[in-house]
Amino acid sequence: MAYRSTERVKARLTASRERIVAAAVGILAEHGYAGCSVAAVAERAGVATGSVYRHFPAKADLFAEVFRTASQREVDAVSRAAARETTAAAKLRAVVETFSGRALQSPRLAYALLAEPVDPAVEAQRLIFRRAHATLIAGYVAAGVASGELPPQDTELTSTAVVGALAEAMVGPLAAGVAGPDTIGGLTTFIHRALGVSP
Amino acid sequence: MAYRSTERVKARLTASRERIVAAAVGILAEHGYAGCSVAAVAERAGVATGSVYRHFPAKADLFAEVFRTASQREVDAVSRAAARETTAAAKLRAVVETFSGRALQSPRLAYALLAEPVDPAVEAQRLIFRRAHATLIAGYVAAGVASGELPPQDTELTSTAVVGALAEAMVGPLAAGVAGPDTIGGLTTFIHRALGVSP
DNA sequence: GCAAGAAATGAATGATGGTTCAATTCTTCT
DNA sequence: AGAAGAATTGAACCATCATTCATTTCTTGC
Repeated sequence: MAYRSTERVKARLTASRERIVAAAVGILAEHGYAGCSVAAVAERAGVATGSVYRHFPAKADLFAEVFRTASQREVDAVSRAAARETTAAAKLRAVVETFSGRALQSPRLAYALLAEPVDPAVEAQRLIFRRAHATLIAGYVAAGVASGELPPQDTELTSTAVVGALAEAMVGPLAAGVAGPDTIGGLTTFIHRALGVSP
Repeated sequence: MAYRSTERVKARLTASRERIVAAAVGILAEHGYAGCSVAAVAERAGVATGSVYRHFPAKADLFAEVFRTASQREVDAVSRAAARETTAAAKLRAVVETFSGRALQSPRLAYALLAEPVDPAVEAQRLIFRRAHATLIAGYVAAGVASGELPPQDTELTSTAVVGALAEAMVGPLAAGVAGPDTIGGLTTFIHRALGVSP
C-alpha cells in the first residue's frame, strides 16, 4: 500500500465539510433556501459541485445538517439568555426577547428557518427546530408549575402554542421588514398571560 | 363571423373551470400539495392537461384560487360559529373549537393549508389565509376590549399570535394523526388567558 | 522519483413536471 | 351542409437542478 490518508488530509476534509455547511448557512441567510442550489453552495465554499457529494450523500442530508446547526445556534442563544434568570416569568421574557430580537436581526435566516418552503426532507428538520424550542420552553413552564408560580397545564401543548405564537408574530414583520414599536413587549405580555403568570 | 360563443358554452367553460378547482382541492385534501401535479388535477377534472391553461395562466394562479377557495371555506365556518355567540370569551371558544375541530377532521387539507411546503407564489396565499383568520379574530378581540371584557392590547399582534398558536398546536397532531384527549380544551384556556379573559 | 491509491473536478446525465402548440373536435351562423 | 372560428387535446418541449462518473490532480510511502 502506498497511500493511507493522514491526519493533515483528514483535517482538510473536515475543514472542507465545514466550509460547505457554512457556505450553505450563508446563502440561506442572504438569499433563502431558494438560492441554495448545490452548485451555488459549492461555489461559495470554493469546491466543485461534485465534491459536495463526498461529504453528504444527498442535498437533503446537507441541509438537514445546515438546519440543525443554525437551529441549534438559535436554541442555544435562547437557552443562555433564559439561564440568567430565575423566575419562570423572567425566563419567559428572556425567551421572547431573545427569539424575537435575533429573528429581527437576521430576518432572511429566520424566515428560512421558520417558514420558507423547503423540500419535505428538510421540512422535517424545521419541525425539529420548532420542537427544540418548545421542549426548552416546556422545561421552564414545568418548573414554574412545580414551584406554584404558574397554574397547572399541559406543558407540552402550551409550549408548542407559545412557539407558534412567537413564529407567527415574527413572520409578518420579517416579510414587511419592520416590527411595530412594541411588538416584543406585546408578545411578552401575551405569553405571560397565556401561561398564567400572575400580574 | 360564423361563431360567437354562446351562453351554453360559457356555462360549460365556467363549469369546467370549477371542476378543475374542485379537483385540485380534492387532491390537496387527499394527497397534499405534493400530489397536485397539473396532469393529476386535469385527469381528475376530466380534462386534458393543456386545458388547464385555458383557465389559468400558470399553475401558481390555479393554486392561488384553490387556496383562496379552501381558506375562505374555513374562515367562513369559523366566522359562522363565532357569530352564534355573544361574549368575546364564547366567540373565542367557538373559534378554537371550530378551527381545531375542522383541522382534525380533514388533517391532510389542514396541513396543506397551514404548513406544507408549496411554491413561493402559493405561499403568499397561505399568508393571506392566516391573515384572514387573524383579522376575524382581531374583530372579536377589539369588541371585547371596547366592552371592557378584555384588557387593552394590540389586537393586530395578539390575534396574529393566536393564529400562530392554533396552527402550531395543530401541526403536531395532524402529522401524528391524533390529538391529545383535551387538546382543544387546553388550547381554549391558553387563548382565553393570553387575551385576558377574566377567569 | 514513482507507483498506488485517494480526493477533487465539472461537464454530462437524468428525472421531474410545468408549459406549449400543431392537430383535432366541437359550435355557431348562414 | 359548410365555412369560420373557438375549444380541446396530449404528446413533445424545455428549464431546472440534483446527481453521477470518467478524468485529472494531489498525497503518501518506498
